[in-house]
Amino acid sequence: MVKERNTKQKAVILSAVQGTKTHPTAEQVHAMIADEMPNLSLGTVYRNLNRLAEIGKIRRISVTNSPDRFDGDLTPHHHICCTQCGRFCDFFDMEYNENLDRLIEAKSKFSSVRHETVFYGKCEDCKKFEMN
Amino acid sequence: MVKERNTKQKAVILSAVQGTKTHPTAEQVHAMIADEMPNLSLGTVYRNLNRLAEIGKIRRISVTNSPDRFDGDLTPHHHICCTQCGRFCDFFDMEYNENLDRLIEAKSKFSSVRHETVFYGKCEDCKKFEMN
DNA sequence: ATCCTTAATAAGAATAATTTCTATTAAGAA
DNA sequence: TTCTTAATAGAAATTATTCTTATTAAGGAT
Repeated sequence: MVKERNTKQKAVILSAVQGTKTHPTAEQVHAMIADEMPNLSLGTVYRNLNRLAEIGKIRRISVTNSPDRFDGDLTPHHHICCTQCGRFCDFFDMEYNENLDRLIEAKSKFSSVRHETVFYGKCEDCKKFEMN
Repeated sequence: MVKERNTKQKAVILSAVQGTKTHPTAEQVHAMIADEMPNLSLGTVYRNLNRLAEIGKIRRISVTNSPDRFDGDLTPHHHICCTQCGRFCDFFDMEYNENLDRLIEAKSKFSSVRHETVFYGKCEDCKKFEMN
């Protein structure tokens, strides 16, 4: 019994996400693949990104004032987003605290807990242009 | 010179958000006020929620697979969301770590840093119904 | 108290983000 | 090679949010 098929589309989408550090949106993933697979549909990109995120092969990151972003880097790290320009970066200089997840599981009635932390602030460039 | 006007709409929207612990979406805030102010427009709800969040009178929370939610409770606390049913709860039993923001500021070139952590897991009810 | 300026509104159109629908294609088991 | 059906392309539909425009009303000035 077949459960999940290995389509070319899925493979290409996965490697596109894994091959960049730009945290692309679905739209951007679609654009990245346009040359290689010109009639890949955006719906297929969304469907596969959703599935890949569900099975944990990529991460999905929900950000205020931005479409969801996807990250092929599964090593524990954080993200920081500029509230002015939307610039979105990795932040590796701090650990992902898995203990928090265990703590939540112990204190709440939720299981399989993980967390997503997004830092928001003003980036260097935007600071320069600020007035008042 | 007038900078910001105190409209009835703004007051009602603010107190609606402050008066609930349900973390309503804009749509839900609009519905909550429907009786009191039947021709309050959804656009006005969005505009005011955005403004109130900007000036820090309420919090905006971006969640995967959900429209943005708003929280009138400014005391430091976290949120946890069920990945199956979307149930969204407060989690108070752990501090908001402001040191993280200061650490990010020190290690990155971002300023005015804050962060939003959302925990995702499977809630008690959804656990019961899980198969396989 | 009335006038005046313009910020904020209602209503709806427009846009953006994402999902759903349907006929067709192609994985991969038999 | 055949067969079943998961996955696709393409487009329509839906959801979330912002924008547009004529109108209203907040609140400072007269």
